[in-house]
Amino acid sequence: MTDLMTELSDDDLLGNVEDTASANKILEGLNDSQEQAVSAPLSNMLVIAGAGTGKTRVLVSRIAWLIKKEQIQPRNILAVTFTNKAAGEMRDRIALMAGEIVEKQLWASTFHSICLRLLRNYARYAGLEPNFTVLDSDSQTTLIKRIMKEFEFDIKELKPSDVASRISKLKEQGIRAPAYATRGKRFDDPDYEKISRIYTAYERICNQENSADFSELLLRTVELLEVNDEVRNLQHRRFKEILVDEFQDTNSIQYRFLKLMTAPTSHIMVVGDDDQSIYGWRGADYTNMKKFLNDFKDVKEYLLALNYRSSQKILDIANTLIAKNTDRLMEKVLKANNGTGETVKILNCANNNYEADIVGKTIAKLHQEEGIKYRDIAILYRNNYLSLGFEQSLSNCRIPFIIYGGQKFFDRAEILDALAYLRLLVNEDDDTAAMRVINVPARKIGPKVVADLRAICEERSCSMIKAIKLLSAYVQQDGADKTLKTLYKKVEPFYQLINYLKENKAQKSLSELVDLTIQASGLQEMYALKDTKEGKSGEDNSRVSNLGVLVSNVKDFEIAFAKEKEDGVLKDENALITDDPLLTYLSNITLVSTSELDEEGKNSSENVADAVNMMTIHASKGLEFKYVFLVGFENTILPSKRSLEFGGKQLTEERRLAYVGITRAKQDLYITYSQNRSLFGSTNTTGASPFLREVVKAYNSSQEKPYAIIPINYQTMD
DNA sequence: ATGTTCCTTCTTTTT
DNA sequence: GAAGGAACAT
Repeated sequence: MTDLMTELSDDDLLGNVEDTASANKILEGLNDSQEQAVSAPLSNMLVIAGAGTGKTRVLVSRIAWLIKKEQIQPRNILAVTFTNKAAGEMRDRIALMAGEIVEKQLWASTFHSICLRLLRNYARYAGLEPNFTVLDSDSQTTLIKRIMKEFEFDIKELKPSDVASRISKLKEQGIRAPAYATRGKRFDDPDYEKISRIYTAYERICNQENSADFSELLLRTVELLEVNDEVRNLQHRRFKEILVDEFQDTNSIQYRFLKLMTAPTSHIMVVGDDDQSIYGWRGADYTNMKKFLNDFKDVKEYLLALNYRSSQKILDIANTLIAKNTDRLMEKVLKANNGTGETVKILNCANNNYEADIVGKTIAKLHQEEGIKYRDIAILYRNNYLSLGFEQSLSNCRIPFIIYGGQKFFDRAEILDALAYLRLLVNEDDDTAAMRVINVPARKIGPKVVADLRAICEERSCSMIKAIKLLSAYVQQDGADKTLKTLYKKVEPFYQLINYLKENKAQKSLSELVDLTIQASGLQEMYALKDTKEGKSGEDNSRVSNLGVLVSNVKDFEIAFAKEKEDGVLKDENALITDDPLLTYLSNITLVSTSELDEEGKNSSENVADAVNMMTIHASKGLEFKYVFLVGFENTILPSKRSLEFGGKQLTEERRLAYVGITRAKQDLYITYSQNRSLFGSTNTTGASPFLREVVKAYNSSQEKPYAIIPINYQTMD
């Protein structure tokens, strides 16, 4: 492990000297409670920060403070976030405040990419080969489907995607297949037997294929840190100050990870807001905030409640709404620093067509008459599919817009096909990838041939590519079995394609290789044919142009990768020990949310186009906009149908989600709902969200209401 | 083995 | 209103 030691040893690139002047500058413009948190003496800290109270600012300023005032080396700091968006924003702001050198030296990224980085470093200690591939959720489900078919389980009765999320949940609780097999009965689950068998097989196959899914990255890192004192101590020696953003969203395995990473002599500062916990469905547990107080030594508490974002009327509604939640850790009433502001407009629309229409027209008016920039406007919704009507309406009004999330670029079939080929080039044991593309485009390899090939895999306990390799050697011998000879003939073209690409991998640049893969595999041709058949002409969103976008995305990455290698400092996301750009690229894109790409394949942060922002409320967390249209604020949508059925915890999370949506608005908030909504062909009566009724009821007898209800093509209001 | 057509199913939220 | 699956024909 000596090479690891040198990699992690101290280097004094920065020779820091305490700089009182610039340390004081950090505190400029902070209010008292912010300043207290930023300039607090070294200690474990819990910062409870309401929406819009300058949470990120405090976090970033604290990092700058640690470096300037406490003389902590940037490389001894670890900043953890939940989403890539948050990580990116934090890095940008650190670079701005403390300089690019600092930004490059400290680790600021998501739980998943930190764990990926550690695992690449210590792969062998964690039972992985260093070139392991990260399984995206699509591949995960496909693999589970494959297992279920082998067991002859009914995939209608028990859906593979359900099983996938169940297994992920188990991993997030730290429960491995053997543990589940023995303890599972207690979970009182009718599908227990099946899940247990699938889980066991799934674990075995992932190990064979040298791949890890998302939750595996966390679990395996935690297990490694628990078992391996040396690796853990290395982390302890390195990370003196750990900072965690959006702490309310941590799940149990992430919490364990933080505990393991924090040395007794190190400090950890967590920042969060229990009222903004909206990932409970994914195992997030905001009571970790309470637990934190007990589990860590001498935790100092700080509270930020002065809101810099929204006007008071918006906050009044937000406060009134969230006050209805009974399971809050702490009652916070946000106070505005920005004055009373405009009345919140609640638009009661007859149906979703009127709703989409009025939103489009209102935005057009704001832009034309008041000169509001499109980019200062956001449309937020509960579910991705709600965006459709607004897309049409905005197009009709000739309003430019960007949709974040939605149909994900890297989830498209054509992209996944191309990536499967590429995965095989770095990890030939990745049978999930092989299964996907062995007959794509069609190579006359049907279920029969695949079954025969897999039989060999079973017998030799090896991967498909390796099995073909064995075959190719075998059939050269005299008197080779005839059926095996014909089997080889069938798979030979595929095998030679992979070999051909592998040969080129060493010689060609990454983007050339990707281009070659798309061409030589025949994917390009196949999708071109499909496009023309479906009448999709060249430009607009055709599959072929998506493949082109992939190549240009790879080109961008290639340039960045080369530059960072030259700089000698690898930036966080790319910071893998490997020299293989393809492996690095593949790992990155599975972890980096695809919504960060627009249709040109560029990072949207570079996109300066003036356009209305459209996204889910979940995606909007941490962001703010001058004008917010919170649409589809309806019964069975927000709160969702499901949460209404389950009630309790699910309902309070929906209320928090509504709260997050409302508190995104700085200046003007429009809440819209429809009485009737047509969806998937049929029309349903929805009407105002019960959350809205709560708020209206609370102001029933009040003279001055912070809102006005405006009927849109509808006579009565209820 | 492949391509067609018809059918069902499914619609949270994300790493 | 799309995407995946089953059933069928070639």
